[in-house]
Amino acid sequence: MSTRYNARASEPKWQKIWTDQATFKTRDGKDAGGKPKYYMLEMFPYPSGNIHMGHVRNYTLGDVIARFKRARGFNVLHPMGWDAFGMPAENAAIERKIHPAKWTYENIATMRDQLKTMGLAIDWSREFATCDPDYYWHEQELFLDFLAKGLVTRKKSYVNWDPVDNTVLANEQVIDGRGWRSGALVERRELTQWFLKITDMADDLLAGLDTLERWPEKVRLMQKNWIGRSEGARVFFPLTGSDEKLEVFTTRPDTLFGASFCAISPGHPLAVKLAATNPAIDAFLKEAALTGTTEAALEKVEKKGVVSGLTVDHPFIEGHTLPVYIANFVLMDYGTGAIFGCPAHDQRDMDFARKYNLPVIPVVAPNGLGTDEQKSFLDALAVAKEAFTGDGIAVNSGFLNGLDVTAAKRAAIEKLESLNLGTGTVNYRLRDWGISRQRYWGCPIPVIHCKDCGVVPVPHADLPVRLPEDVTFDRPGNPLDHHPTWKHVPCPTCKKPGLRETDTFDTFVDSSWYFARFCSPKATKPTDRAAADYWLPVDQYIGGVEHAILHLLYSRYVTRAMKATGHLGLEEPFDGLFTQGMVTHETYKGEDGRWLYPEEVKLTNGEPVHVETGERVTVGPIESMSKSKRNVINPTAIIDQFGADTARWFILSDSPPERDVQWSEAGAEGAWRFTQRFWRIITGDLDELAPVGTPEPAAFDAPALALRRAAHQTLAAITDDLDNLRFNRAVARVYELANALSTFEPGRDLAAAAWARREAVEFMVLTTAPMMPHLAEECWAALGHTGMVVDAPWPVAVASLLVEDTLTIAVQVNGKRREELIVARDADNKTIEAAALALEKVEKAIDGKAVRKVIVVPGKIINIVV
RNA sequence: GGCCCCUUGGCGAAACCGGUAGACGCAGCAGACUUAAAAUCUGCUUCUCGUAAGGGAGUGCCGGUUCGAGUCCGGCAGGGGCCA
Repeated sequence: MSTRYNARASEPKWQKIWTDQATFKTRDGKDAGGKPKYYMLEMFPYPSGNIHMGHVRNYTLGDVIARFKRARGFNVLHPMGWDAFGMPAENAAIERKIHPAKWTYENIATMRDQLKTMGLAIDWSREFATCDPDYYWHEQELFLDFLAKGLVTRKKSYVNWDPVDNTVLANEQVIDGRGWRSGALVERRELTQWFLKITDMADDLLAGLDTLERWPEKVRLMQKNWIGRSEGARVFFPLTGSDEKLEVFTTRPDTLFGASFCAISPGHPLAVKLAATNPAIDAFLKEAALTGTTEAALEKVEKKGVVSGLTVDHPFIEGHTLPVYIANFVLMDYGTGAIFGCPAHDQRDMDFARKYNLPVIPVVAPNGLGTDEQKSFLDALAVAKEAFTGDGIAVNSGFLNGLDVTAAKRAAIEKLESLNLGTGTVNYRLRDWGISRQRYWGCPIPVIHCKDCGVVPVPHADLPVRLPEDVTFDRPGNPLDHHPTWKHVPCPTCKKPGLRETDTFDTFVDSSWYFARFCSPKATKPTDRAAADYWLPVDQYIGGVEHAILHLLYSRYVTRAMKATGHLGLEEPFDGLFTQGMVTHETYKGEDGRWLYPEEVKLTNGEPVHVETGERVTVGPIESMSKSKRNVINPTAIIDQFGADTARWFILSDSPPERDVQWSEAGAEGAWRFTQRFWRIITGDLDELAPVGTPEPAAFDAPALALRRAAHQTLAAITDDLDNLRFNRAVARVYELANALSTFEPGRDLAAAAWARREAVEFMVLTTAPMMPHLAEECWAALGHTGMVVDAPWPVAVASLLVEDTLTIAVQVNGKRREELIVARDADNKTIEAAALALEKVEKAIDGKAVRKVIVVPGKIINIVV
């Protein structure tokens, strides 16, 4: 047997055997032989060009679970695909004159080959890319079904508009108010777009979070905050001297008596109407249009307003009127686009009131203040710059006086409703999901616009609406719109000339149902219900925490929408969710401050220097791998050098998977050394192992029994660790067993030793197989097995070998550990107590004092209190 | 600013229910093997006082609950995340 394990030869060999034998081809439910199903899914990659260490981590974690569950007797679905639409492909088209489809499919081919070198237990026959017409065809079908079911709407909304590139920008493409590509100042522009009415399901999406017990609490909280349910009221302020009313949303109807102004959004219809005749208002609206559309952007901008000239009547105070401002910090699409300002109890309103010299009327006082204290608090607040937003009781508020905030809200709403001037309501921060993108490389929205018939869905028989291939990217805007013929089609209803919708879907639509498509990737409908009902929900989903909100929320929504349209039978797509940490690396800078790649740096006399120039290198902070900081390690190079098993082993070692892991050269070499040590331990003394199939001896001497205990304890621990995704601990257990085998000295009973040794060695191979599958196969074959380890069942630990005959318990005196005591496992408390008190060191620690109390925790500790 | 999370040796970490803090790995040190080196193997490695036996301190800081706190509670500091 060779003393070296040759990963470079072994890994491709086993990968080919797995492929040739279709080892990972998934069986559907009826062919599963009664095995329970397990759907293991990692977030599918964007085909950017090459895999990176984040992919290696993600797919290694998932692969270990897939292989582990397979060995444990589950029928496992573990598929792979590509989130293939999106902007980078169009950028490549613009910059390098390469067609987005060509660029994308070439990248997929490269990355597929790279992933395959990792030895993943994936059923590649289910692979698809979201840019495959067969995939987006079914996405178009889903959309039409959603449309028919009333889940879709078309409405105007504000977008970030780049006036140079003539395109809509996502919020993250706006940097310091400018388009990321053109550098032009971004404008706010109103466009008619398609929306999925996610807000209709806001309450259900919120309630559903409580059922997701196998999701990280953090992610559930983030979604909850994102949905942002708040209870409040709509208040109808009558416009003075008019029949019209200004509708305002507030979460604090209890502070109505403190109102000193109303403010409307620059996009509010009233503001637009006034601008037509008032140049000052018109100018203000134009200025406001230059700021972004996000809440964060609005928060940063200086709060400004302009008087509208209108006033409204206070709903509770007869004859009292409030001025109406147009203010840049009021959002048109949150609530009603109008607020009332209560400066004393809202910081933004306070800032605004101080700027424009508006009254500050305190109407809530903190609880528990005396009369004088309360008066001085209110007097101070009336001239303060800080609003009081805490809990308290209503004052200066007519019929609300004396009520706490909750009761006052209720009373105010009742009164508003009785006056017909308002109503209690629930508001959400969540907005409807705008899915229109003015881009080429996305799924075409399957509708046709007709002058006479309006918006007409493309008939199902005409699907898919394919992207035209002959497009140009030589000018700004949407190539679909520029295409000479594509959009000109007859109206399906009246046959007169119509126009295709040239917008495409947001790529988040593509990734919101791919997990359902994997259940039946070749189906002629979006889903095959039998397959979907069998496989879903995904039992374990793994991906980056950066998708904690949007992707996961959209997927939860689309699953509900697919249920409403009969495509699925469940509401929550992901039963278990795990969010992995990032892969980090040290950063390096040369003397001139430029970033250096790790391979440009070496250590000379313990000092980091540049490999070629010898200049001194500064070691910077450990950060997430990124191209801009050049602290990237190419997985392909690592796999070439050490093999996939080493890369997998390193990525699983040390750091718990939810935490960031630091890639280090020393750590990678350590993992590589262990693969060699593993090989030596397993195959180094093959003639000292009992032959395959040797019956278990009737008895074991002490050394053999100790080895068996170590093996079975390791097995039990690894089983538990993998069940709970504690990969780093599973790795540590393998090391422990390796150490036990290395130091094993047989006793007199050589037959027992040989049998115990084979058992331990086989446990080590079987339990490591999910983590280092190629090495495990090679070892399994070397151990004399004819089948593959991937087909071997997970061994079962023998309960009687998991407990020791004797226990070591700690002896404390006054909570301080003084001595250890070895006792029989079944020793009773009195025996233990007597033995402990007899110990020399214990006697010394007691120092003749009276023993007041003795606490015995069986198997753990005994504490003597004096 | 609000909400949430984290803080353990030189480093990554472990400690599941409150019960012997530091498993396992990295780095380091010593020894064996070797002409030598590499590789490998065997030990040691929280700090501190001590030649040793042995003692003392110790899980960011302050306080509390408890026979007993890394773990629970309150406060503070530092770092991170989400929302603003």
